[in-house]
Amino acid sequence: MSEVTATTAPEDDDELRAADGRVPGRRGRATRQKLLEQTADMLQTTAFRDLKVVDIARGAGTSPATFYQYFPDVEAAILVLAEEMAQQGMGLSESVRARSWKGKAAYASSQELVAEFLTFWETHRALLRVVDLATLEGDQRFRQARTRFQNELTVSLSEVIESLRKEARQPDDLDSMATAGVLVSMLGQVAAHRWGFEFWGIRTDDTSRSMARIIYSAVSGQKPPAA
Amino acid sequence: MSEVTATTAPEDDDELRAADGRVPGRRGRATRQKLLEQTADMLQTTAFRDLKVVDIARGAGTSPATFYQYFPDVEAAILVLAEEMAQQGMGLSESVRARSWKGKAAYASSQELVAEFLTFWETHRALLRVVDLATLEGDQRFRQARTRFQNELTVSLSEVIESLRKEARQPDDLDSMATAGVLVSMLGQVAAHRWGFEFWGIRTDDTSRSMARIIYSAVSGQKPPAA
DNA sequence: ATTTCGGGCTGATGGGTCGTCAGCCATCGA
DNA sequence: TCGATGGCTGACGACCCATCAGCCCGAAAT
Repeated sequence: MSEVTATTAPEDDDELRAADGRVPGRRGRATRQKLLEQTADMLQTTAFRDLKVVDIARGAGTSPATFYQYFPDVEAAILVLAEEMAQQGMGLSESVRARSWKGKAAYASSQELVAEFLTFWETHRALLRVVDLATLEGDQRFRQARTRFQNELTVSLSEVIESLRKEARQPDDLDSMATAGVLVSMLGQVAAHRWGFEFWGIRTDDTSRSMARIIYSAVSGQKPPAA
Repeated sequence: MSEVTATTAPEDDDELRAADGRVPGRRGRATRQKLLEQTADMLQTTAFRDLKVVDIARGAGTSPATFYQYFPDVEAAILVLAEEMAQQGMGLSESVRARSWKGKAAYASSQELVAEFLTFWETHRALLRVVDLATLEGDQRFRQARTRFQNELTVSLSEVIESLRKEARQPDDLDSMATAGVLVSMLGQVAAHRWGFEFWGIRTDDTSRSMARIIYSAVSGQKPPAA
């Protein structure tokens, strides 16, 4: 009858919880981790929509019911992986802030930004594809994660644009966030469809160079280098 | 709209066929059309993944089994709609070719291209979202339709770039298809996430202007107008 | 060492969707 | 009027999802 005792008071509500409200112990957290890893592995080879809970659970050496104890659905598990990745993605923004965008150095910085972005995308391509997908499908959880990551980069780029506003002689009413957002969108879309480009005989090198020139122009307001 | 006397043998193999190999008559084609319209209607209000065959069939005043007589699956029906839309999309390429890209006129042309593209996207947003989605999911049929449409625009833009190569003083080895592809990607991605931008307080006007300037710079090689 | 107890796990199951097929209905030419 | 062929559908088997009652197990308590 007496359900509430002093020992069961949920004082820490940000604590990790299982589906039934229990606080997982060591063993449980290990299982949860194994499920996450298995999900990440399968994502490398299996299309998002073909990911079956039963397969993930089986691959992790457990049963579907166990999966549901730690995640409400497959997307929730992927979301955890996405948040981890987004954390790493912050490094791109820091990189943008650390570089020099004065004078000629800006072109090199543009090139490096493109290269870093494409590398990051390639490293996490499976996850990023799912994030884009779920966002397009209207999933708010993923939209938020995606936005948080992209916005970080957008803000740092817009700060660069803002700091060069005078040198670039841009109109006072030009919105630096808009420009930065457009550039980040460009990077994201091209990275996502990189192989589509190559299918049409367009080399990644050429694509990268085009983007670097575009970024350089948009940021510095200067004509890109002739060679 | 050419009427072939329907009594003859199936000599034309590109003729429309039902699932069982029959050649649909008047009544059948009307039903097929009704199913297509119903699909288009539902797409306006229902997420792609939530489109049930039974709902489409019911809405068209028929049964699921009938739907399968004319389309192997929901995606096939949407694909038909997408091809129709892609046909309309060719107008964008023609528009690009028709405009003047010499001197100052190029900036106005850039602005108009952006406006036209965004308008087109808004008009067909439900369909285009599904096309993007299915392509991301790896559906080859949709990838092809998407590519055909985008590539048309890319080629026309690359021709413009090519024709201005000397005036723009661009490096000889700069790939105009790569640049054009990047620009089209940018347009597509921004159009798709337009409302995401607005959520962050970025006005569509500002976004459009940023894109117009970027396109102008990339095409003409000139600094965009100060005002 | 034994008991106890709660976290951890799963087999079995009900609900739901999908695509198909055998067979009924409608239309039209003869 | 009467086939004959195109058009349509009810019913069905196969499959996947998510859940829950109940068993297992290890560690703390005695």
